[in-house]
Amino acid sequence: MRITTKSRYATRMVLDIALHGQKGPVPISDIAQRQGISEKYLEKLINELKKAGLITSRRGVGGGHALARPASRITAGDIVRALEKNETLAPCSDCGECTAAGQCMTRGIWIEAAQAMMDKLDSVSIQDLLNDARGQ
Amino acid sequence: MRITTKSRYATRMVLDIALHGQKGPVPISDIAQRQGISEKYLEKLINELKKAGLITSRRGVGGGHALARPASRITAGDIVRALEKNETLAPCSDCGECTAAGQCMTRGIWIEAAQAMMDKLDSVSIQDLLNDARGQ
DNA sequence: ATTAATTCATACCTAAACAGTATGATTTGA
DNA sequence: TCAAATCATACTGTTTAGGTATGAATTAAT
Repeated sequence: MRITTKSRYATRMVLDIALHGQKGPVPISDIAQRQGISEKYLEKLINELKKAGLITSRRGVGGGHALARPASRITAGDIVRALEKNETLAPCSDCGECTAAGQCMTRGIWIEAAQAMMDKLDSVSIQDLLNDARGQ
Repeated sequence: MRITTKSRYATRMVLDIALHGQKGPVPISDIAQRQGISEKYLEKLINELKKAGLITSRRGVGGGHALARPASRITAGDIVRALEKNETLAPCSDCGECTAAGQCMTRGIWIEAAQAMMDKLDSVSIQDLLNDARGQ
């Protein structure tokens, strides 16, 4: 169960697209420059966001990336789920192998802890972050 | 921000000690056998629990490990804090270096997410796990 | 049609951390 | 003295995060 810079970079990227995408798709190079993150690395991350259906892209000159749905309908939780492997978020998937010696006696709390975290992340949309940003 | 097998192993270990420690300190070898985890690895983990003041030990024949305080006053959160590096639980420590380009615009949510997780873990004591175990 | 801007695809690299092992010194009760 | 145990230190293998490199495919503008 973990959240790494992948999720954090990706969230900043999505927020950047939300902020600068009014006049058309936003190229990776712009995001990389504004955010100070490697262009190639962002390409890799955005690929995961595309697979998860959060971002749409257009190739060629004038191309770039855009949100696949309104900022109010993309949550931080969506982004985390897209970037982090499931395994790392749920330590044990009820495999039935660990009935002995209390191995599963503690299992519930890790699932509950992960759930508490995801609930919090699902309660925050990109629109909320936009509002925060503009409110400052 | 992460929780690894270290925390999960350590929690099982503490629970094992709580369950089997009524008649004196519990040796690592017993725990390792019951839990099916490497003896030497558990030694390493318990060292962290000792440093955190959760466990006390006695050397020599008849020695072993015991809870440093009642099971009701040791939480899963205590164990996690003892085992995982702080850095991995709090992604950014308000260093003041990242004022530009929305780097900090998203910071709050990671701190809140980590807090939600730790709140949940702090709400569960070893005694609670013991009760669950005996209730089954 | 060519060019330049862009995404898309693949493969590779490095450092750090997890997870585990090995060896042996030290303490202590019987 | 012996054996059971913790304590200390160092080493190893594997995975992953984080990042780089190269180049192909697509597209708008000239």
